[in-house]
Amino acid sequence: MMSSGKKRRPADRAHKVGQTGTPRIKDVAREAGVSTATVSHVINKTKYVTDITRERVLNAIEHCNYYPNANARTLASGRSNMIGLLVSDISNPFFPELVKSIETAAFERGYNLILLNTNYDAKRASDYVRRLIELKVAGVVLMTAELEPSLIDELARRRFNVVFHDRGSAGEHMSNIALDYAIGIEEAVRHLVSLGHRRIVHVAGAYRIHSAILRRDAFLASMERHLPGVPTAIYEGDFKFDGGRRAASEILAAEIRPTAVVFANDMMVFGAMQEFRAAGLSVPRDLSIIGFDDIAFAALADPPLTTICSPRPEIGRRAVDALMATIERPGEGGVETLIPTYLIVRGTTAPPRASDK
Amino acid sequence: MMSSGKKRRPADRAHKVGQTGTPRIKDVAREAGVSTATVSHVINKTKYVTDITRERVLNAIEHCNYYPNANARTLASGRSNMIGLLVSDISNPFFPELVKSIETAAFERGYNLILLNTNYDAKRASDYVRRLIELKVAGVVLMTAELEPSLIDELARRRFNVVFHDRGSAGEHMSNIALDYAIGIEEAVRHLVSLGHRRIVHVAGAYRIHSAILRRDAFLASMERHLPGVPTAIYEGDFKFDGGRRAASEILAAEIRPTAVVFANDMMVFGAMQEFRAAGLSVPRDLSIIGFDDIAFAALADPPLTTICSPRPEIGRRAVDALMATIERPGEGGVETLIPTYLIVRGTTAPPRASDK
DNA sequence: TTGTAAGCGTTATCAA
DNA sequence: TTGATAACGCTTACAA
Repeated sequence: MMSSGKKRRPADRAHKVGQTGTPRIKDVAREAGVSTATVSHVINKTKYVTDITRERVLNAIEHCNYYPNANARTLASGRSNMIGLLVSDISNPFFPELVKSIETAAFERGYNLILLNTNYDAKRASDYVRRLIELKVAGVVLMTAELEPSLIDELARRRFNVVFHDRGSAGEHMSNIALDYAIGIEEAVRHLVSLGHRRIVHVAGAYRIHSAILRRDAFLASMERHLPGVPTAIYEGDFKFDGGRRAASEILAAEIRPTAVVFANDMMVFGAMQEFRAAGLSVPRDLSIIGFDDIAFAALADPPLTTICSPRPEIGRRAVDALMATIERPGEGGVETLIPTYLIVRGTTAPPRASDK
Repeated sequence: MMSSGKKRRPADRAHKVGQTGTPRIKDVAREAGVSTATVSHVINKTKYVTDITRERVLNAIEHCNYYPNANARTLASGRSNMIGLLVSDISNPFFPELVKSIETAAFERGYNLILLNTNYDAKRASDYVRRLIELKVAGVVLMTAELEPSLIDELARRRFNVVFHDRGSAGEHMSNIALDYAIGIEEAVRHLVSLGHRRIVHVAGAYRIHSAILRRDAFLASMERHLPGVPTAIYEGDFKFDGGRRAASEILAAEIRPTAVVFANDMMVFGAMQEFRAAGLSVPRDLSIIGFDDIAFAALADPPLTTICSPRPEIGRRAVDALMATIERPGEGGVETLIPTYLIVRGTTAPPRASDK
């Protein structure tokens, strides 16, 4: 696949293609009757070359079927075109669309994506950071929570460009893409209140995830704004299907049942729906439900889920934008981006039953 | 982030760390009082080194905070530890778990994964193949259909190790991981027949995808085996949600309604369910349904979906195994792997209603 | 406008 | 058992 790295006498390679049959820039240069410098310059458009020689070089490249060696290029130039993307779990439905948009943005800018799935394992995450450093990647996108501060320090010390999601703030080479949870949650509460709901509760995510707390606090703030003094309740969930089920059964067992529930993510809604349905409740007739994230299945559920959208395509695009900014203009510092969330009204919200008002 | 590649006089670098502060093997060697060769050998365990010097080297590495440069290593050794993974659409629910298992298997073997999402675009796919060649990756996993034969030829000519999914057969550096669709489909038909069904139909996938045809033919063969002479029907779908809806409405409009439907994938089942439910049918009371793939939401649906599992964790593991085989033992030829599918009985199958028998 | 050659940070051959 | 050094394939400063 690659040349073997074994030592050969100069004579061996002077006038023929490498032993694996893979042509090098030297072969192209000879074929075109120019120097390797000129070939490099036409490939990289890094210096003016006359049309006639450029043409000759291009033909030689074509003729030799020459593909430049990216490793040699990175080594010599000090520029890499690889971006590392750390995620906790690609099979968590939040991630595929995010990964997709990051990959697309990277592709468009000529960068390749290294996907690193930590599987929520801090040790694995630290292993990955080491590999990224060794690879001298152009930038790192961190979409995971289980990264020790010391690793981030290591990246910072080596001046890697990094972009976080919902964590810390921008720094020298560090950018941050934050979601404005409050906007979407405010819309959700307003929507429910305008439908006539007053007994509204929240099922939160796992509190060790920072955004679970942001969402909960935003919910509480909106409730206080729209229904000051009206009691509410917070159920602690875990962002998972089963956590949704558990929260649902707690809600069903409560002395005073709510008429509407705002969940911290969609996955918990799917779990809760099974429980509610099993208890004979019909959504949205007996209970209004709002999810969070707008994962792909939210629109496909039956009824389709009213939910607050975390716009993953935009998160991905902005993350790559931020990386490019620090890569192309080092010294200007990182970027701080706030992306709004917004409510998507579908089929799981309706006015409360008259008897429930 | 990396050294700049600018030229410096030897004196500049003779006795200090590179200008970016990133230590090189030379710095470690000096610190340990040995040659770079020795440092390399202790890092790679490629030659015996006395315990005492190894200790010294290890300490120096620690002290310098030295991370080897992977690009230089790949260039010099001719060995890469990158694997390219081409998929059509990471947001298609079939893929995340597959990508996850491939990434995990690659990680365990010390390889990194480059994720390339073609988005069903042949031009983008060819661009990606070029990049993989330039990167001199150790291997390529092709989980996409839109790759022109000429690109595969290019990979073959350059002796890249490649593994396909459900396509072609093994060759010199080419392996193939195939799914045995017939097994699972046979189980499915047998299951339905044993429940008492006789009017069983199939909703196929898009025929341009090879596996759609394999699934359909396997269905037909099983029907002939279990219910010889009994009429059946094939509806052409597209593997997508909306295709499932369309097929469902065709089924509802048929003169003779089936009592059971075997779908070519789960996604179409979700579309069809909405249609069936809207028509007042209850699954599985009025109609039994079997899906295919066992995507994550199949188990979470209500009722949970009886489906035929395409074991993605195993596909991924075997794909990486195959790649490792051709990487580590070139000349032995590629691997041909056949992975069985199997039925998972959950909540969407039941005996037909008495009036339907 | 083009060419020469040093240098990128490793690995691996060969000699000591 | 260790060291000196060519080679990996490219970029780029500098000379021509």
